[in-house]
Amino acid sequence: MSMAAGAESRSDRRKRRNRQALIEAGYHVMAEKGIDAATMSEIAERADVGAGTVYNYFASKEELATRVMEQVMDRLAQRIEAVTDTFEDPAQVYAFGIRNVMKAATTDHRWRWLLRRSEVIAGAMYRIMGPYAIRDIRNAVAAGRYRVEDAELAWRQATHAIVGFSLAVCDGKLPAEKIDEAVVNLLGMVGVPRDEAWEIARRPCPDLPRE
Amino acid sequence: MSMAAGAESRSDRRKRRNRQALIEAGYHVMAEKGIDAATMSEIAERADVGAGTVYNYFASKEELATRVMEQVMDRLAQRIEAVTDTFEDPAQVYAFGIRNVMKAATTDHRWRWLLRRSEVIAGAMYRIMGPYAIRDIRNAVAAGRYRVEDAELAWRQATHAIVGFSLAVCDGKLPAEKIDEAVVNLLGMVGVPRDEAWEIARRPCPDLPRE
Amino acid sequence: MSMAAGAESRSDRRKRRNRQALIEAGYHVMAEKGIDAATMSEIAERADVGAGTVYNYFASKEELATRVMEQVMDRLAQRIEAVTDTFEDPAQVYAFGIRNVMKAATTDHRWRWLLRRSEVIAGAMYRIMGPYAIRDIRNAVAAGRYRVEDAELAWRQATHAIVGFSLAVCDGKLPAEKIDEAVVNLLGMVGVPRDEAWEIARRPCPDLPRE
Amino acid sequence: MSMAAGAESRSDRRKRRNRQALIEAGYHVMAEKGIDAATMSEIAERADVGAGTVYNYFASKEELATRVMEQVMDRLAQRIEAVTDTFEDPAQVYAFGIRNVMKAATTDHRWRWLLRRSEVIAGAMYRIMGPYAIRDIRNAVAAGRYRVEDAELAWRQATHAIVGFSLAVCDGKLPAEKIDEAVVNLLGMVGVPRDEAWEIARRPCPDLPRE
DNA sequence: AATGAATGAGTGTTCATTCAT
DNA sequence: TATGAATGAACACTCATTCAT
Repeated sequence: MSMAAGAESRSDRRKRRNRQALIEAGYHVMAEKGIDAATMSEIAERADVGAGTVYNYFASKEELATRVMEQVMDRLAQRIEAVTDTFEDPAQVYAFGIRNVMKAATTDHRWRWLLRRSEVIAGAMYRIMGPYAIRDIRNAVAAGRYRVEDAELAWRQATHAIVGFSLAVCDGKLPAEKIDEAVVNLLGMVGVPRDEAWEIARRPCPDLPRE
Repeated sequence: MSMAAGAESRSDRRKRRNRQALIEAGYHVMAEKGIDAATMSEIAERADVGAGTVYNYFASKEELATRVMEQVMDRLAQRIEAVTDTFEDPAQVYAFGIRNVMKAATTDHRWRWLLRRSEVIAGAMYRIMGPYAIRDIRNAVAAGRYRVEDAELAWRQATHAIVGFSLAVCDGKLPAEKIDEAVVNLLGMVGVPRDEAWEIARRPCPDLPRE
Repeated sequence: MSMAAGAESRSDRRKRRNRQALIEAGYHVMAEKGIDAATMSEIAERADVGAGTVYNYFASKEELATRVMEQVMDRLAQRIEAVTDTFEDPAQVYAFGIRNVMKAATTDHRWRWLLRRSEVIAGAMYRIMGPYAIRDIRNAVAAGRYRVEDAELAWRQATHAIVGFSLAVCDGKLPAEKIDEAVVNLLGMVGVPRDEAWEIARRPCPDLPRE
Repeated sequence: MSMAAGAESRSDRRKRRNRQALIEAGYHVMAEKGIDAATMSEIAERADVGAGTVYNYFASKEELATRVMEQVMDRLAQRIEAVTDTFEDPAQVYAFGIRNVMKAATTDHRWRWLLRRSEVIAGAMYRIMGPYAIRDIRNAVAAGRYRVEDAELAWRQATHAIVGFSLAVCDGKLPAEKIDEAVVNLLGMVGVPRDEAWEIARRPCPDLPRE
């Protein structure tokens, strides 16, 4: 059976569909009841595949959780990217990005449970949003607006700080309005002087496109 | 039977001893195999009490884990405090503190497992070291060396960033030498300009007293 | 300290009070959540005594449960006795008694949980109400209205049948109106012909005095 | 792979075997040490399946116990049915049935423990033997030998009375010879006059086939 | 007699993962 | 590759009971 290169056989299509359905189902269930309380069986059922089939696609529940987190991050990253090129000030791009992540995390109730696994979610954030975030930081550095030697280290620390902040807000330990100051603090991490950081943080910020 | 005020009856003594023994045992076992893998039975046995007795002191495994983390934080805080008053520059106190926490977390192998529960350990760090850290930040602000509005928010974000950094080092994703820059980034969060932060981070740093 | 015979010392009084308080507390808690779910500690607390004290009065939870059941039976028996002497027909006394037991069991929601332990409650009913019930049966036999050789055996079987009927009503498997027919069936057990039994069962029946 | 309608695949066979093996094992263990003392693990092991497998077939220990009781009832019912058609007098069929149940319950030591859960065993008896018993009662009514309006209610009460009687015999509170009178009492419940009931109860009664 | 801290036996149940079909 | 039945390890937690005080 010959097949043009790049063509996708029926089986390939089904595989892609299953994989995606599993991630969606995982997202749904995990966001609903938390990663630990989510059972692989319920996820499988929701994705309309047999219980054992999950393991043809993901080596373990942990891996599935990771992929779910990554998808969450990826979608959010795309939505942020979509409106990002409108900025003129390179210092604003990263600032806008982290603000929106915190906004999503503290606003969308589906994050509430996911945040409990801070290690996993911060990790996914680091990997998936990293390329964009680090690029943005470096651009701002190149433009003389940020000062930081190792953008990756800065981003690593930032992701955890972001998750920590979001967690505190979700737990009611911090008012959501502190988001401005949280942004300022994070800008401080990449060498933006306080005054300038406040000025940036206060600039109006376009809405993300609907999901 | 008269008893001087504040006197401690035998039963009170036993209770205090049991509680402390359980925390020690919990620390030992949890650090050795991780919080999840640690079993309450092993902890009870190590503390030399019956399995059910644990629950007279702690409502759940989770609570015990929290108390253990808090003790870890408390001890480290004390050791840091012990050498802290030698500094002349108020900006150095907090810097020294966070550096030492990261140093301990990335050096002492007993932290390796505890760090996996980043939420819990960051929480304990926030609560227990908070009073000192926030005081130090405020002093530095008062002395005109730091600039930050909400020291508590800054500390909240810092704890998570610290745990994230330590985790990355323990996982080999970041070289331990990055600790200087991590400190600099964290100082940026409290408004210390980059150059000054580097200067502070590079100052020699006294060793903590032995545990 | 001399004490007139029959006098009750303070300690005796307290003992009597404690015992009674424990039974009351046991009744309350067991009726509320069921015998199994009731804990000795909660009962002790409600009776305002220490946890260990319960065992100075009752050898085990099972015994306490038995005493509680017996008290329930005893109170009901007293209330029934209080109105029983108004009957002229000896055949009506027992009939009235069993009807009222079933009425109480299916009406008072506090019986719901107790009925689950059918063995225990039927046992208590047999022992405590037995003297009255058997006396009533024998009187009716002597008056030529009932025919049964072994009144105790009949009562033994009746108690279980009564509990079974009540259980079924509480579980919604039987309508409460079947109580008349249940009485008739039980009268058949002691040799009352069907027609006569129906006639007796339908006679108006005085209300029990308030508890 | 074609399969004749109604054919049973290997997997279906295994499922049926497992289910049955579990009920047998449950019967064995529960009868041996009582329902409460029986552990699911022991039952699973005896049935030669993994511990978790039990829960693929029964939702809980309680449900398994119920099924076990039902099987006990079912087998006994079959054995009774097997010899039941020899009777000429319709009034004798039910009488013979209840007598044999009590005989089995008080004779076969395996009932001893099961009887402790009177609610469960009476329930199973009601459900499983009900169809036969109620049919027999109705036949006798139709033949003018019994008089009772609601055969189901009568059977409900009878099952509990039967269990109560058996329990008392097993506990030595009642001599086994009382079985005749117990039958008479139960016949009274369905409107059989005392003399006639005694006559029926005393007729010789064929042995059940071996199990 | 009262207390209440200590005890520790005791187990049903879950569910991620495997594997025969 | 899909399936879903089978697996079995794994354990926190409860609470009736005891006993030193």
